[in-house]
Amino acid sequence: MYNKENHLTKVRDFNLILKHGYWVNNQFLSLKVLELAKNEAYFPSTGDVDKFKKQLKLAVNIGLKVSKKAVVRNRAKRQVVEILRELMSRGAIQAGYYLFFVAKPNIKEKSFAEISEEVKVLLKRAKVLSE
RNA sequence: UGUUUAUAGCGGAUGAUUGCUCCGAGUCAGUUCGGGGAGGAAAGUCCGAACGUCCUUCUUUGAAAAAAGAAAAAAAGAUAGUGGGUAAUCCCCACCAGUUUGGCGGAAACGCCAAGCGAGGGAAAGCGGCACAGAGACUAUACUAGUUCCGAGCAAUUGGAGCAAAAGGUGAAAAGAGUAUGGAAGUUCUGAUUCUAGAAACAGAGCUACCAUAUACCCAUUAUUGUGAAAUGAUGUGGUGCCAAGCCCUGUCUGGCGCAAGAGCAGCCUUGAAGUUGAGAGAUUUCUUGGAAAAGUUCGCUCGCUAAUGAUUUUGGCAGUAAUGUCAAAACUAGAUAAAUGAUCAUCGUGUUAUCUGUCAAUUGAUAAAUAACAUACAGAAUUCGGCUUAUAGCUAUAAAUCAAAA
RNA sequence: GGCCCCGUAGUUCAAUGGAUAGAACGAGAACCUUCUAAGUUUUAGAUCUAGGUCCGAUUCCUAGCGGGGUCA
Repeated sequence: MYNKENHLTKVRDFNLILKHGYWVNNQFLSLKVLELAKNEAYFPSTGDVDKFKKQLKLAVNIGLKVSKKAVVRNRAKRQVVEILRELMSRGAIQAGYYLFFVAKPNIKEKSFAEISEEVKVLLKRAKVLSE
């Protein structure tokens, strides 16, 4: 897993991205992006605004529709998270974004290499990837 | 040797690169070092407990607030052969009644042996139900055939009131209920005889209410054996359909809610009827406004929480048929929170199939090595334990059944 | 994670333990029509699954499977 600082955990933040973010879709993954610099109007009243702008928070959602077995869901999630962690450790993802990945049911048949390609395509389309 | 079933156990290993989390130690914030890190079902949430909290009643202490301890009745729910185990249970162990299958004996009822099942109190407290069929399904009953009495009719025949459940037939079940021997009112059939010609008595055969004797079941009383459920006997002017996983009765058990329980910390917003307090206005009880407290709402963090000393784990001894108990020694064993315990790759192991080679038997089978392909299960802790249930590739052990091949 | 509720034709619902499990809408086929619609006739159910109680189970009991709700 990546660091705890980059977890998207609070209900407030989820509401923020779900209301004001936009979708990027592909075959077996979807991505919702919120560019923080363009949405200052909706920030919480307390806290430092500049510091808030430089955050990078991620979340991955594998719903019950993907599979009823916890083992299958956990494995898919670990694979996605591992790809993101590798990209972040190289500094390939720009700061200042909230990212929210949602899996579709056919992800369980895909290999690690296929998922890796899919994630990169999505990030490129969202213009978050800095390479 | 194989196959199937049941029970018990195991249920991948090593390395490389790169990560997450908890604990400890340093450093003084960049991180570094050391150690720990999923299961037999972690699952389903079907039961039971620990633990927490709330409520009712009572007792004690106390000025009070409160604290500590204990628990009844009603209702509702659960449970049900006996004995034992346990913290407790709808769990576990042993046994009993009953029952299924197979074998043996017997004319049959039934008895014996082996294996399996075994939610099994009360139907002589009451209510309710028993479709269809059938005369009748619990206040027994009369369709056919039979028979007695009173009638109608010339007669054939027919109306009413009884008797009779032994025959026919129905049904899952027919008035507790078989079997053997003997008798038997009655009834059916056959035979020949008699006469008033459709009846009588006679003979034989069949069925049978009922009676006697013997035997098996149930019930009541009673004797012996067993801790007990029960078993084996004796006695009797004894004989009551089935269903309580229908209501119900009887005995026993259970107060409710569940770690999202519960405790604490800090903040945002709203309300402000009545009461309290400050200020102001009016002027003696009205209005305006602020605060505290309270109520509601929303969003977080910490504790509970797991490094633990226990219904703990492992090994061994002893007691017990067993479940289990007890003694001794050693060990301390995950703790996350949109939720860690991983990701990628390589090599090996295990199983199946195929190919090739060697050996033994000589169609073909067994075995050993090599190569290739495929497979390598079910499944992821969330307060903690004890059970139950369900899922599970492959391997090992034990037991039983079974067929095939060889000797 | 805890606690509740519900499963009957394709869909929405019935059925007191007792025929062959019904109704409406829908679907298929045929008739009617020049064709379509409407109309008429007709066809098709593993009562979620598996055990048990009972002479007999959609109904009663037990276990599983699936679906839904709710609690800070």
